[in-house]
Amino acid sequence: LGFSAAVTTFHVCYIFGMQDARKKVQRRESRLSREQIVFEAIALLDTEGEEGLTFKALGERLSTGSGAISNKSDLILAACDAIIARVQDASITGDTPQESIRAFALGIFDAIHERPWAGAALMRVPGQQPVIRILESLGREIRILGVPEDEQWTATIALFNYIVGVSGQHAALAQLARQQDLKRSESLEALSQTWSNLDSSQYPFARSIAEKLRTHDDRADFLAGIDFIVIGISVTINSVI
Amino acid sequence: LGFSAAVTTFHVCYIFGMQDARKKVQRRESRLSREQIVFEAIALLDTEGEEGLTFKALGERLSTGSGAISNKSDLILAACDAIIARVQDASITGDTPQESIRAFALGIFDAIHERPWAGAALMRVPGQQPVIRILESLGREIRILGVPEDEQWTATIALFNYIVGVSGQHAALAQLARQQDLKRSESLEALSQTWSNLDSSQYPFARSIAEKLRTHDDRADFLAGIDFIVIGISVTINSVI
DNA sequence: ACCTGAACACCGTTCAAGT
DNA sequence: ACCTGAACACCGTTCAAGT
Repeated sequence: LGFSAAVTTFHVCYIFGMQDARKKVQRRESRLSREQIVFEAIALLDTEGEEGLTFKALGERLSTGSGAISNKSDLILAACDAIIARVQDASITGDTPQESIRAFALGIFDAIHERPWAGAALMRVPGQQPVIRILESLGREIRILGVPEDEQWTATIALFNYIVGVSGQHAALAQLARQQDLKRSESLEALSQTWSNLDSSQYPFARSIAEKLRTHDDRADFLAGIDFIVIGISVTINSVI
Repeated sequence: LGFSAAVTTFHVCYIFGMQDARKKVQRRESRLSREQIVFEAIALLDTEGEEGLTFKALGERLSTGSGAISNKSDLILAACDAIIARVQDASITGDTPQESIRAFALGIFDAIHERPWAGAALMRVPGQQPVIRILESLGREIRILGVPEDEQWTATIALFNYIVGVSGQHAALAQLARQQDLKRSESLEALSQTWSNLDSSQYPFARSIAEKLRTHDDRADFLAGIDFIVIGISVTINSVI
């Protein structure tokens, strides 16, 4: 089959009298599926970063004209959603809702850590599919936790906003590092240096945590924040009752 | 003075033999100050939104060539910093650190509500000046709250990540509304509609909060999240001691 | 109906030419 | 030293021409 397709293509080139067979106009046999496009978009985002996703580069990967793909924001939305969907499928429920929330949140964190572009995308699609997925997963556990109907929205959205904030900062730092052609740790080192040179009368606290910026454990910090919120929710609903 | 400047300009035009005096090449007398540029950038961002800040538009506002301004990311950083600095100057300390944190956080929220572009900018400048300002203001209160040295970073960064997450979602929703040429409430209405049409077996929770999405009080939700985290921090440090 | 890629409108940045 | 704006490289999107 591959051979006959090649012959056909050559035939077309011959008729058109093209001089360079390698520059032949190759027409795809089957239409591009949405899955294919999203798959290659993710591959491109993974290897080249956010800035690497251009229609030109994606067109080459899909061996098609750049015009065949359209609506960039929808494409990023779909790519981000695919990542979040995987987290949803992979996440296991714990013995308690607290543990389940921790596990799911960590799943998101790890996914974002691996693909900072997805964290940036998550911020730009308010109320869309990937957001719905996260709210659904969190909200179910919030219900199990015994949060009254009226407070479920508030509790869930608080967790969501925190997660999305961490994702965004993570993505922004990764992009900064990429721009500077540095590793993440080197960018943090540079920032830490700047912080430690701050005026100590104006910025006593920021100076004092400059060292922490270099040595902190991102994942542990993230989880600590989740715990603060979950504890806060638990205390609030118990004191109301 | 204004008159003599006009005469000089006309003189130049006459020498150069330009046919249309309105298209005269007008050269500024004093160099552009950074403050002027940032001031006009903020004005442009306020009236035209994030997409409205182009060097062409800014050049026209400053009556200069587009090449006179450079480095867009630094410009947005400076504009964002100016907004956060105002919040810092305006925010009053409460009787308790809890109240102070609430007051400052609300100051940030209100500023972002008024200028969604600043919320988006805040996400893209990890560790830079506006971020330092926020961490400093929060960290001081965290210290007063009695959080031990080792836990101050974790507590402060948790609050920060939450604030930045809300800012980002706020900005993203504002931009969505602008793109759709709708008011914020109309965009929320449309999203709510979509949520309520979700498959109830797959997304029971998201469906159940669709109504809340339309009617919720953003500011109250934001504050509730701040309270969750502050309570979580307080409980954690007290249970350790 | 869908692919194809040149054309288009726009963007930030660069830089030679001016003052 | 700094302004000025044409030139440049790049982007997403459009659309006539092709199959």
